[in-house]
Amino acid sequence: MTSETPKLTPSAAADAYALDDQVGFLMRRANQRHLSIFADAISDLTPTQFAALAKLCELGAVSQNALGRATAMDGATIKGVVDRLRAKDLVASSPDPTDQRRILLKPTAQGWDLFEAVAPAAHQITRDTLAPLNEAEQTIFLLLLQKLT
Amino acid sequence: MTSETPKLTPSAAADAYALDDQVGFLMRRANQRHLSIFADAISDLTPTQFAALAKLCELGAVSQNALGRATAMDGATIKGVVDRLRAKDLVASSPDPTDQRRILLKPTAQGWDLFEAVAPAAHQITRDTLAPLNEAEQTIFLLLLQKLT
DNA sequence: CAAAATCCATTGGTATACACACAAGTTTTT
DNA sequence: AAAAACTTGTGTGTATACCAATGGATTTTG
Repeated sequence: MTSETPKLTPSAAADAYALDDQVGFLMRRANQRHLSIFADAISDLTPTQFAALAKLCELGAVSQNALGRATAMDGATIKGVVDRLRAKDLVASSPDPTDQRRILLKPTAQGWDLFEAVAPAAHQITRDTLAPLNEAEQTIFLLLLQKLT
Repeated sequence: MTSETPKLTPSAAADAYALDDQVGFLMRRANQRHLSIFADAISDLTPTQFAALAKLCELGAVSQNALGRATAMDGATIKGVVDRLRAKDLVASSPDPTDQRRILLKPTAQGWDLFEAVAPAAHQITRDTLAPLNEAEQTIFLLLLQKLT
C-alpha cells in the first residue's frame, strides 16, 4: 500500500494522518460528551439501560433477542443489560408459551414509573447534546447521522 | 421540566420518546458501523490501539497520561491500551529522567512500520465511513461533529 | 417425515471506558 | 522549609460491546 505512493516517504504518509480530523475520532469524542451529559442528568440508569427500558415501554412484551435488535445490541450485550434491569426490578421476564426458547420481557410498574419520570430529562439530554448547533444545523446533523446508519 | 407541559399525561410523554430519533442512539449506531468497517479493514489493531499508535508516531516521546489526553482516553483506559501495544512490541517505554513519576513512550521500529503500513487503510476507512454522504455533506458533517466536541 | 438450517439464550474471552481510591513524586503556596 | 495541591501511574469495580461456541427449540427444505 505504501508502495503505491512512491513520491511520498513513509514519514510523509504518516504525517498526512491527522487523528484529530478523522471521523472515527470525532464521533468518539462527540459521543463521550453526550455520555457525560447523560450521566449528569440521569443517575439511575446508564444510557444503554435507558434505551432498553424505553424501547421495552414502546414495544410491550418482546423476547430478549428482539429487544436487542430493536436497540442495536448483540445477544451477549442485551443479556447483561436486561440482567441489570431485572436486578433493579424495572423489567420482568416470563417464558413465552408459544416458543420455549424465548423469554418474554415486560417493564414492571416500577419500570414504567421510572421511564415516565426520566423521559423529560432524556429529551433535555438530546437538546443539551445538540446545543452547540443552531436549529438548522441540528436538523442537518440528525439527517446526516441517519444516512450513516 | 415535566411541569412545563401539564397537558401531557405521563404516558403521552412516554409515547413522545422515540429512541430511534435521539442523537445518542444515532451516534451509537453510526459508530457501530464505523467500528465494523475498521475491523474489516485492519485486523492487527483495534481502532483505539491504532489511534494511540498514530498519535505516538505524531508526537514522538510522551508520557502515558499525556498520550491519553491526546487521544481522549482517561488514565485507566490508556494504560490498558499501552499495555497491549507493548505486548505486541509496537511501543517501548523508558523512565523519564526529568520526572520519576513518568514513563516515556515511543513507537518501536516495528510500531513505525505497522503504522506506515496501515495508514493508507485508515484513510480508506474514513472515506468508507463517510461514503453514504456526498462531498458537500461530508464536509458539513465533519464540521458539525467538530462543533459537538 | 427427516435433515438441514435457523433462532434463542447463555457462556467465555477480549477490549474499551470511566469512576474511585491510592502511593509516590512534583509543583505551588504559605 | 513545610504544608497544600496537584500529577502520574496503578489497581479495583462496574458496564458496555462484540466474537465465537454451545445446547436446546423451531422452522424450513428436501
